[in-house]
Amino acid sequence: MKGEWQPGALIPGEIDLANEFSCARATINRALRELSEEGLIERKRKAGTRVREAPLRQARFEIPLIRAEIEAAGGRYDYQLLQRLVVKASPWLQERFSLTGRQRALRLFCLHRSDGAPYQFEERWINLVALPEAEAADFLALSPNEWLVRAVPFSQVEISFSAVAAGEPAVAHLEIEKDTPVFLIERATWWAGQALTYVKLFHLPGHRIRARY
Amino acid sequence: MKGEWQPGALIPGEIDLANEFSCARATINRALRELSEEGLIERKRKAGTRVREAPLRQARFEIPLIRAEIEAAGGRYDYQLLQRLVVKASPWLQERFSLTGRQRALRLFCLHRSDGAPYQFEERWINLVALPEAEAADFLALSPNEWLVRAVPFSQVEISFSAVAAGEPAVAHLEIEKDTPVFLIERATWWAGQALTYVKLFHLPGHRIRARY
DNA sequence: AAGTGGTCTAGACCACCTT
DNA sequence: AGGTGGTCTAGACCACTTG
Repeated sequence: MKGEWQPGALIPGEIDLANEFSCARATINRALRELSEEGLIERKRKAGTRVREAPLRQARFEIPLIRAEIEAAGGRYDYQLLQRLVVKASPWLQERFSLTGRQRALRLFCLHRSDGAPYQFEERWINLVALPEAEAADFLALSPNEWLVRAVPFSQVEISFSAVAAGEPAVAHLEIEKDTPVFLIERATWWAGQALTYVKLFHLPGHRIRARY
Repeated sequence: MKGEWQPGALIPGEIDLANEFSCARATINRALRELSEEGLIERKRKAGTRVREAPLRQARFEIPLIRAEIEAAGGRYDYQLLQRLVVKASPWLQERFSLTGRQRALRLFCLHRSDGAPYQFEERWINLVALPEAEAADFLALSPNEWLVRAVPFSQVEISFSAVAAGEPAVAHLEIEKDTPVFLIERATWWAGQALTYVKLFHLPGHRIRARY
């Protein structure tokens, strides 16, 4: 941090540092491992430890449950199921969920409100081949997200952020005009190699996602 | 992962696990510490280790230099300085940079291209009180971002993502229509408690930021 | 071939927090 | 008050990678 070692410079080995600071090598190792995870240094066996040329910048975003997000901001959370359909997999969904045209998926439209005002519009597909028990859930009181967290607590997730022009049916439920820029979060969830769910979360204009690093 | 312990369940202590797996307590400790950093378990002295009720979901996004981002996608990177102004701090900038109305900032407009096509429009302010050496830089060949990484390799960063309607001057340089939804990254950088720079990065419609967790 | 980091062991002391 | 995780030590072996 002081700039004592230039970017790219080789810093002393673990044994040297342990002597310098009069501590065990394991202690130095842990410190350097943590700096390496933060992206400040680069370590290679035999080659030694170097200050990164361009510090590897990485930001951690917390992905809260929508309920927690609204309540943390001091709002009263309110969930409403708008529509619930069992559909045959359309071509793009067949590809995404690895299904055939005869297999089925659950399609859900939901609205999340903060203090009664629309906050997030959700359009979700659930793979009924991978999660047949979803067909028995009515999603009236429990939102799909909260249901899924209970049903499949650990899963692989791919998330993406983008900006899109609001279209039907999001405009109607978010009470905004057509083609307003909305912040879109897409999330695909997997478990044991099977696609479980895919969701589009539309946020009101002005919504931000923040992080520090 | 197997669901052997329910969310919220207390798992065995470090000594018990060390016996169960015939290894040292330090080894168990490291494994549990890593699971805790991943957000899967929660640890408290005396209280023990529990499976998290709702797994703390956090995504790590890499924040590459724009040059690296374009080149990684196979594009030819091209940078152009559009405008460079020394300005007196406007009220909102005074607040952001902790300046008085007499103090100055550098205002820069830049365009980043991939294979000759506009990719990102950049509007940046640099605090000339905190970084007086920036006044001598011309930013013709070296982009402000790359200059700053060299000048201040380690700094605190606050980043935010949102969706906005494209306005002047971004529309002209990105060659898009007014009010097109654009993906906006805002980044504020600090060092030793001083605000160094604030930048707005406008991306073309369709731009996505992805992460897995 | 040799030096570096990666990992593990066995033991120890301590701070914190719950009971 | 006591049990838990947090951290450190000293020593050891090994895998990787580069000179």
